[in-house]
Amino acid sequence: MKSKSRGAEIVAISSKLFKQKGYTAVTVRDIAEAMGIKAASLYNHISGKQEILAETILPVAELFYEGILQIERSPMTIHEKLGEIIKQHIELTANYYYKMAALNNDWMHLEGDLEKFLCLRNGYEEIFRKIIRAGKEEEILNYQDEEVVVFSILSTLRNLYLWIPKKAKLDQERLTQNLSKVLLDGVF
Amino acid sequence: MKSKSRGAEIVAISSKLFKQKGYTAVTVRDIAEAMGIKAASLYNHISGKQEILAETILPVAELFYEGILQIERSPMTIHEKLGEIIKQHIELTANYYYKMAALNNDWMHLEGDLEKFLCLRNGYEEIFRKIIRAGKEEEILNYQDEEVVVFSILSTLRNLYLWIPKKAKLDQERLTQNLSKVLLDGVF
DNA sequence: GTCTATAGCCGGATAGAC
DNA sequence: GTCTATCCGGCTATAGAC
Repeated sequence: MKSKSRGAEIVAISSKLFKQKGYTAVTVRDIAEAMGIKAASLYNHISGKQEILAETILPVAELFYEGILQIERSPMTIHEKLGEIIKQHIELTANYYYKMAALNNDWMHLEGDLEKFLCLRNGYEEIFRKIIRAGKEEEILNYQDEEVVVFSILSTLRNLYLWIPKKAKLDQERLTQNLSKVLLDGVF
Repeated sequence: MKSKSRGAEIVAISSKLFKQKGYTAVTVRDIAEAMGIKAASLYNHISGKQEILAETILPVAELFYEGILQIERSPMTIHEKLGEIIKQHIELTANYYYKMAALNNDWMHLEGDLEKFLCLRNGYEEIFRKIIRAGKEEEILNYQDEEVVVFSILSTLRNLYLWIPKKAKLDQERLTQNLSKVLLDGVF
């Protein structure tokens, strides 16, 4: 990636296309057309299609990991930590809306950086699971099966990108409150 | 699709590959190799790659739709209906594990049958939403925002395919109970 | 920095022998 | 029903002019 701003523009436009069709189905010609230039011209700014994918996914994956690391290390209660995790998902999804699709669906097409991505993703899950487990040990959370809880909360949070744009009117703070209530307290 | 059983075998093997890499990244040569034959030989059984995708997705989408239709029309309570919906998701996901990936991630690559799929999917969501709404009107369910509830439960159920195989030991009945409790009653 | 032209490869699909 | 051989178009990426 030679120029910073031009590269970011390519990544931004590409991520929109990735969200619609997935990485493999998007061609460099599609990307070039959306930029208003020819495909060959893209190669003045990027080394190849792979680089676009890595630049789409990895920076956001790092933000998620660093965020949950800070939450884990903070002196918050379990309840507050879970609220902050939900809030972080909503904020990052709102800020990196298109990129979240590639992060969820196209990470397996990473070539050089696949291992790095998996470390970030697995690390995130480990920390989340640790917090859920601590909640049960401290008798703050009440559940039968740890996996079911981890899976159901993470599924919802990871799929926010499919749905957040429709809720633009509901502001982030209220969404955080409502989603926390539903995920943690249930509906009955 | 000429022969029934041979076609089903192609669809079964293809759906495994679709789960790993997505429809677009899987080539007909990949499918043929997994079948132990050459790519050209596939065309004695299928009309093209598109047909495999449609046969992977549509029959399962129809089962989901017909299932929720029956649940809606039955004389069950809201609580029982929601339990049955969760149970149906677990059962169909266990039975059509690989196909669920394409149903979730590759439906946008359907060509001739895209409209039909969208009808089934939207119809499913409408019925689910109707049940959630009825629960609030009858003062059985308690929530602030209908969209948040619909989204969070469906996100979890639609992502079961990412996770059910790991839980093979936990039998379906216990999983249904645990997941119902977490999704509907919460963890606090 | 963008273009035209094109290399080189791989994709889906077909023809026709066996 | 499977094979070999092949078509043809689209793909990523490069070369070199402007």
